[in-house]
Amino acid sequence: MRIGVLAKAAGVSVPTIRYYESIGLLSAPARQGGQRVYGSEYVKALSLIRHCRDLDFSLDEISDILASVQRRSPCSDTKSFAEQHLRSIRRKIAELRSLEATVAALVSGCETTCCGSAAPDCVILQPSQACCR
Amino acid sequence: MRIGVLAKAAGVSVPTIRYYESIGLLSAPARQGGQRVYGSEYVKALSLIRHCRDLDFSLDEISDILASVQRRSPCSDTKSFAEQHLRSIRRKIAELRSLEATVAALVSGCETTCCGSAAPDCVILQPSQACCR
DNA sequence: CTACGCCCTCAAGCCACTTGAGGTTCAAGC
DNA sequence: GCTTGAACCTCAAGTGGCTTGAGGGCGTAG
Repeated sequence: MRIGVLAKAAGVSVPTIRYYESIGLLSAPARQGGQRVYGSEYVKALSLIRHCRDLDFSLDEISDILASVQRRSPCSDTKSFAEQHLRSIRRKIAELRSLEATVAALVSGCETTCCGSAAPDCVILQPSQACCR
Repeated sequence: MRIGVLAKAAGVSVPTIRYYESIGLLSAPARQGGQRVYGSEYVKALSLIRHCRDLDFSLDEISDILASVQRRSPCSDTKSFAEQHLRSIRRKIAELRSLEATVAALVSGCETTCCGSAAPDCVILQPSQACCR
């Protein structure tokens, strides 16, 4: 099949497939008249990549996952990739929740104390608040 | 003051200051012998930028915020920037929470059904699950 | 006058693509 | 056989918010 057909079958864009090939994530297929021709195994491989991207794994992580799939590593390896990923998702959620609390506090601080002052004096923009990255 | 002093005073790196100048976020200061010389007003401006970055505003948003500060717009404008930002933070949290639930479900699915099979057959990697961006 | 620290510019790298320019191949219809 | 149009090709640049590095200039203290 040609690249456009593969793209639809796996649910990714054509340039993305070429990009994955260029970085070595997807192997280079055969060519006919300069055009890429894919076998059905590519649908599987690319669908797996897309599935992992849907789960927000990075391409580096996906590269490791693909290697473990090809090695037919035990499933526990896959699980540990997922667990590590889950921890990083939870870390991000915690960071965002803390940010949410900070911003929400500033907004309500503005409502109660600013009383329509000018922007330069708004409590939201005062750097004195404790916010360290 | 020179760029290194400003950087310490405002808590940002020297290249970051030059970067902000290059994209027009910070105005170009006077020069002496080719070197940038800053007045104390730059500490204020840069600290404000840093404060907004700490709150995870984008540089585009910060540019709008700085404009409203210079215009001495009413504080309600600032608040509406913050509220919009808060909504986008909450949207991201919701996305991450849904992702967290998906990945957590896959991990426990693996624990209960995979029983140590090989990676290609692990439930975590099966694209059949409903996961659409 | 030398050594050192700070400053300068410009370019490239990060991530995961997308977009665009400019050209080639393929399949269908006449 | 010829034309048209879609799909394909490569290569380069853009996105965001910086960081890192190369290769050099300036200022001052000893």
